[in-house]
Amino acid sequence: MRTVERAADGEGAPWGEVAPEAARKLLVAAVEAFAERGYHATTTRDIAGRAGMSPAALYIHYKTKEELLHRISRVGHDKALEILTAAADGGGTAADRLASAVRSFVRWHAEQHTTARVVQYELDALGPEHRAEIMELRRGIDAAVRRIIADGVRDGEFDVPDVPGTTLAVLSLCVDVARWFSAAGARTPDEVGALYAGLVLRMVSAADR
Amino acid sequence: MRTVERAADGEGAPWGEVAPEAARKLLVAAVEAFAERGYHATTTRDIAGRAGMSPAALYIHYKTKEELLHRISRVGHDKALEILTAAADGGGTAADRLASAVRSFVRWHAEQHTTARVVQYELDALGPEHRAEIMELRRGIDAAVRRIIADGVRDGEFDVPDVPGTTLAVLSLCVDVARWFSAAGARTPDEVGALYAGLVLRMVSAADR
DNA sequence: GCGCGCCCTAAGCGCTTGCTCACCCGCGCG
DNA sequence: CGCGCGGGTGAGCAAGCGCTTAGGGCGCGC
Repeated sequence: MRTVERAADGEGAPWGEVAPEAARKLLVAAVEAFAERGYHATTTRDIAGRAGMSPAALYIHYKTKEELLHRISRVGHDKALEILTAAADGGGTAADRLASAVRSFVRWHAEQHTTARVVQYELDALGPEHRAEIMELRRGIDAAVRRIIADGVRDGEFDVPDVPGTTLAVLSLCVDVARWFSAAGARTPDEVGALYAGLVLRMVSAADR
Repeated sequence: MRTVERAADGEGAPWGEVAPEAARKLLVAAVEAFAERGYHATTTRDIAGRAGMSPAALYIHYKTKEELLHRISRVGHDKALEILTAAADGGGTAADRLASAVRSFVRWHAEQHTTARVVQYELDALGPEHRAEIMELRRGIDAAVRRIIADGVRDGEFDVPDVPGTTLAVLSLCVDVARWFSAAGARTPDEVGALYAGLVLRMVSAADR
């Protein structure tokens, strides 16, 4: 098999299971192009070119350019929701679970920053029904984090006057990693994850730390 | 010292001094259009239409569509830098200055979230020289915040193991407000500013809070 | 060995894009 | 009153866009 798959399906190669090889190559090419130039500045010829195919080949596997974006956005949001619900359902104190959620969520945004950039910043290039479907997933993402924080407040671990607002801030902080992270930068994804987990814990912890 | 004053030229109507009225109307129309649909998805006909003029009128006042974006980005970054250096040079403890910086910076991103959206998320639609000019301003923005945090560490007010990383996180948190803030949402710009100032202080403060 | 279906390509259609150009209107001045 | 000139328009150009269509090669069942 010539498909180099790193680290199972998880964070290394997220498009492992996309069906025919040509369709997968087109998806990967689209992710790169959308992340680099933005959805609207990317042409179908550019995507096909990166995949080593003719422009018409794209339309054998996808109905429109927007369907490509939808596919990327859907897979990315599924993965994000999976990461956060896994952390929310995990064991340990609320602080443990929040730290784990932030650490893995940030790590994903850093490691997969090209994918994440498309997932997080190209939302309103989606058509109305597709966007509505994605927004539903995002509500789930918000709920997972809010649940951890609310648990911590209930148990007296956290001191958070504004739970929805703080949830928003935590997610915003994590998501924005995709905007500034660069693989050539000074920090590894693990380092950013650890740094951010610490910062978030300080944002929510009761005074006796 | 000329502290942040809202009204007049400040946060209400940022394009007050743009020279001929037609040029200003075009700028404002461009800000709205870029913020709503993104730079690449916006047509010159759309901008001109919003300003109530013919497409050709745009080219009397601006050489290209990119020059419009550059103008917007330049004015926005100047304002952001001004807000942060004013807070950094202000009086009081490092905690006072950091809280003031975050509060006014966030308030600007919320109140002017259409402008801020263009300023913060449309950077790489700029041409190379224009982008380089803007990046220089961004280094100044980073330096202003880092200075406050470093001062707080030196004076023992703050406990921050990673000053550059925390600076990045603070700025990232503030900037991302422009992405999610909506005037129709539950919070006013003042409320978000106060919430965020509190969260940031907890991120950096030494344990005895 | 031959027809059939699956991928893929070359060519191109209809439309929109950023931008230009020939012309025109209204106003201050000699 | 005539005249120039800065700010505006309507029409349109060349290029590039998303997407379609007619056809070609190739492997597989029979």
